[in-house]
Amino acid sequence: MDGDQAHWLGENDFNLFRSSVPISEQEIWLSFYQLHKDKIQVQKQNVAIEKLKIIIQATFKLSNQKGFTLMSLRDLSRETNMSMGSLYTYIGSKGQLAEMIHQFLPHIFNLCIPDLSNSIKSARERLQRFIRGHVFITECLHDWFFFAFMETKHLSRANKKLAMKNELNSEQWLEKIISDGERLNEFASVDRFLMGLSIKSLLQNWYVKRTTYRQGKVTCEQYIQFIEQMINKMIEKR
Amino acid sequence: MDGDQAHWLGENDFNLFRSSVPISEQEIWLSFYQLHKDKIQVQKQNVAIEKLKIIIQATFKLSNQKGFTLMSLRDLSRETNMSMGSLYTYIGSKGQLAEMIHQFLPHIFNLCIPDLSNSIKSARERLQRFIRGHVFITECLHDWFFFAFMETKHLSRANKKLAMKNELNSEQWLEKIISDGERLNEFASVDRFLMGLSIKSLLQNWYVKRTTYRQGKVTCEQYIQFIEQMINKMIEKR
DNA sequence: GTCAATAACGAACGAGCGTTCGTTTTAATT
DNA sequence: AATTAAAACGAACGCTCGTTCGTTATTGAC
Repeated sequence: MDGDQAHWLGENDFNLFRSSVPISEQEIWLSFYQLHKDKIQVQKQNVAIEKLKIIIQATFKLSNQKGFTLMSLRDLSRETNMSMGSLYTYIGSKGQLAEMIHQFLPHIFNLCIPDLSNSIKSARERLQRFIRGHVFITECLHDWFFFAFMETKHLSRANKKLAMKNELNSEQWLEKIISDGERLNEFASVDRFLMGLSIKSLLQNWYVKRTTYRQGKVTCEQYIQFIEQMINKMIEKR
Repeated sequence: MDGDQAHWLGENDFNLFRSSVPISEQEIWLSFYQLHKDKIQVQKQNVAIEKLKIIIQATFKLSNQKGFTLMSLRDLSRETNMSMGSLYTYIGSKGQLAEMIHQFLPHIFNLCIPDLSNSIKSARERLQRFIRGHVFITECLHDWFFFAFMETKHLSRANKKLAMKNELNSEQWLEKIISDGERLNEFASVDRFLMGLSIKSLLQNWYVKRTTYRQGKVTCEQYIQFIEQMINKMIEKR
């Protein structure tokens, strides 16, 4: 039942995770292009993907420096070596640029961490998969998640609601796993709400404070091991 | 040795903390005024404090809605019922407004959680004081800390460095307490670096996700109890 | 009631923003 | 080599921004 998919649950298996999931460089930009195909005026796929990559990466770079709002499209034009007019055939508008990035995340997230509640009965394993999947994905797509975390303010009302819903979703997912574990007698009794939010916080911290962890030479496997230890001590039965 | 100051280390003592520390409404605005006295053109203290309060609170409100960068001074003028010219006699410039708020935080923080490493020997107690002090202060000054967390991007290079240094300071402080506890044989052996950052993450989560905790009807005492339990399970000797 | 000193005012300015669109360059097809 | 469609270009437009400053209103001491 948990054959191939479960490989990356072993120790030290970030690379196994990567190869079991469609998030190579190529696949990411292809997915991104396909998701937004209809909004992009440029028609040749190869050209579009290549330029989109340049634009988005420049957006990440400039947003890191001064924030998305303070990044002007003239900055972006300079950084990408594209004219203003050319930019607009790819991004539609500045606002849409931000929204395209935001919308990509739940898309890729669901692709890599599918709902496991039917196929996998053990709550402990579902929790483990969620935690490791989360850290691994945010490790692969750090720039994307960091951008989304920092620049929530600039979304349209509709997309802001969507972002909040996704956020809420993953919190409720965690709560569900915890209460299942408790019901199945796998976990000790804890406050589901606080436990879920705390796990979420620790998971987010991995990409929000990435520079700090890099400086301390912490790998994502080490981080997973540490927070799993912390979480297990809370939920393990004595 | 730990007479009066230690009162708020008991259970359910948020109010005791508040009364043991100079952060009543009045005291906050007075401190803020005094810290920035030299930059404010208006000379009468009463007038200045009253107006500053209006300006800063409006800044918090508007920044929450659209972010500091997207908040124009015309928005601020409308919200405060003050003219553009009048605003400028208080804030100097839009950038300085942000910096005044940022600079206030380490000021008030050090006032409320002094360095306890000399007077208090027990690492466990120092850790407890730090955690509870942190949650209590960020509970009292939520708008300030939330603003500072969200709007780091708009600081001058000098003040950005300062903010990072303060951040780093509190992380190193935690690391120090943890390694002291280990050395004094109070704590079990854990990864200081990861433990410090994790605690920091949980502490920040209290004010970053405040709305969520409010909705879940979690009080700050309950939050403290929960994360202390989580932390203790990691550091307690078996 | 007078008169300085202080505070508030708001129109005006120049800079820079996001966006548009008529034109030019490039690439592919015949 | 000619034709045509696609893509890139960048000057120009209208607008809003942060900021200034000459003027008006308010205050409080005498």
